[in-house]
Amino acid sequence: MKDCTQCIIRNRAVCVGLETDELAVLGRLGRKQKFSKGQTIFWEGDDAVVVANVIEGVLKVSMSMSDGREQIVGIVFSSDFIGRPFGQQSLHSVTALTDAELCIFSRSTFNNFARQHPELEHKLLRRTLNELDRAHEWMLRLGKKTATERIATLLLEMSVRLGETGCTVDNGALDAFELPLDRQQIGDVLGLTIETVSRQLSRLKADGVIHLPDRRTVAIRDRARLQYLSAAA
Amino acid sequence: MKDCTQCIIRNRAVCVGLETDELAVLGRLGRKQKFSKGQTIFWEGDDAVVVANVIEGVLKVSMSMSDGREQIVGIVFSSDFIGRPFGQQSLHSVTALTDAELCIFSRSTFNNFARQHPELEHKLLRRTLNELDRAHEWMLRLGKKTATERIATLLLEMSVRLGETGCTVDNGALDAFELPLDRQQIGDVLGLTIETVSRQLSRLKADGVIHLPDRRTVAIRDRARLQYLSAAA
DNA sequence: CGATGTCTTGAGTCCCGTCAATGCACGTGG
DNA sequence: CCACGTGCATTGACGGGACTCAAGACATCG
Repeated sequence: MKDCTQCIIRNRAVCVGLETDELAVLGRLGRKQKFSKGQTIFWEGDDAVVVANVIEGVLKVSMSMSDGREQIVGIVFSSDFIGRPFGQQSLHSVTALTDAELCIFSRSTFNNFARQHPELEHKLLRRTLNELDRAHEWMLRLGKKTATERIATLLLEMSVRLGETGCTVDNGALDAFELPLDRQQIGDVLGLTIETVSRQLSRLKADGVIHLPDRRTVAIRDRARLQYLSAAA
Repeated sequence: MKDCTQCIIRNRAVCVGLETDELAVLGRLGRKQKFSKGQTIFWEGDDAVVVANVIEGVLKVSMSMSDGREQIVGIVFSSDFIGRPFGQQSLHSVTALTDAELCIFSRSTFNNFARQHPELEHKLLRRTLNELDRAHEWMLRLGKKTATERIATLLLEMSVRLGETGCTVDNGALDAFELPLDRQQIGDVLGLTIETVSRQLSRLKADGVIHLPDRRTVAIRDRARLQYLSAAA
C-alpha cells in the first residue's frame, strides 16, 4: 500500500485519527487484495491469521452447524473491520457477497501495531461496541419477530446501510437498492427458509409496500407502512 | 471504595493489569452498590449514565419491543462489565436476576479514565470482542436451532458459566446448579414461550438426561447426550 | 433452444404458540 | 391446623405460521 492518506475509507475506517507518519507505518504492514463475489476470505475454525479493513464491497459473516445449517451473523460494508484481533481462532467465516477489495494485515502484526497505538485500539473498541449493539438488535429480531417483521426490518436496514457507504456521512436511506443477498442468504440472515422469504416478499409486493423490478432490486414504495410492519422496537 | 487491591474480582475484571496507584485512582472514582433480585440498574432508552463491574450476582441484559415482547440478549456474571461506554443511549436494560453487588462509575468519568489508560481500554476491547463472539453464537441458536437444541445448549452454557464464577479460573462445568432464571426468562433468552420451555425440560427429565429436584435446580445426568441434543456446531 | 440455477407458488405437515385448566409450593390469616 | 389466595410451573387441546416437499416459472448462458 503506497499511500493511505489517499484511501477512500481514510475518514471512516479504524485508521481515522492516526498521524500521517503512523499511517505510513501501518500502510507498509498491510496490503490491498481483491476478492471476487463468492470467494471466502477465511473460514470458521481456521486459525485467525488475518484481519482487514473493507475498502469496497459487501461481505457476509457467518457461522454454521455440523449438519450444514448456516446463520449469517453480520453483513459488513465499506470501511468496516473484519477478523478477530487478540484471538486464536475465528468462530465465523467471512465471504464476499459482491466483488470486494480489502486492506489486509496479518493478525499478529496488526495486534502489535494496535497495542502501541491506543488511538487505534480506541477506534476499534468503539466499532466493536457498535457491532455488539447491532448484534443485540438482530437477536431481538431472531428471537421475537415474525417472518413479516423480520423481512421488513431487514429491508429497512439495508436501505440505510447501503445509503451510508458513500464517502459523505449524512446521505440518507435509499428508496431503491440492489440487494447483495440472494433469497437463500436472506433466509440465513433472518432464520427463515427460502420459501418463506419469497412468499413474504411477494406479499409485500402485492400489497404495494415494495416493488421488485428484478430478483435483486428492491424499491420501497411505502416506507411508513414498511416501518409499521417491521414493528420497530 | 477503599481498596481495590482486595477486590474479589481483582484478577478477572477489566481492572486487571492496572498498576496499584492507578487502581487507587480508579477506586476513588467508583462506588460499590448492592441491588436486590429483580431491581433494574438502568433502562433501555435511558441516557447511558453509568457503567459498572459486576462484583457478585447474575444479571440479565434485555431489549424489548413496543408491544412488550422481550428478548434477553445477554446474561452477565461476576467480573463481567455492563453499560455502554462511549455511547449516548443504552439500547438495553440491565436487571438483577439474583441479589447483586456492582462497582459503579459514571459513564463520563469512566470514559475519561479509560482514555488515559490504554491498558484498561485494551482489556475492555478484549472483553467486548468475546461478548460479540458469544452474541454471534446466540444468533446461530436463535436463527437455526430447534426448541430442544436451544434448551440443551442453554443448560450446557449455564453449567459452564456458573462454574467459572469462582475465583480460580479452571474449575470445570457443574453437573448440578441453580438456574438464576425462571421459565419465562429462559423463554426470553431462547425465543420460546414458557410452555415450550416447560415441555422441553419435562421431556429431558423423562428421558433421564437431566434431573429437576425443584423449580430452579438442574442436575445433568447424561452430559454426553445433552451435548448431542444441543447439536453443538 | 435446451440446460441450469434461482425464484415463485402450491399443498400438506409439524412444531411451536395460544388458550385454558390443573397442580404445586408458599404465605397469611382465621 | 386448615382454608384460602397468590404466583409459578406443568399439562392438555387446538390452531396457525413457518417448514417440507414438489412442481412450475423465469432468467441467463452455453
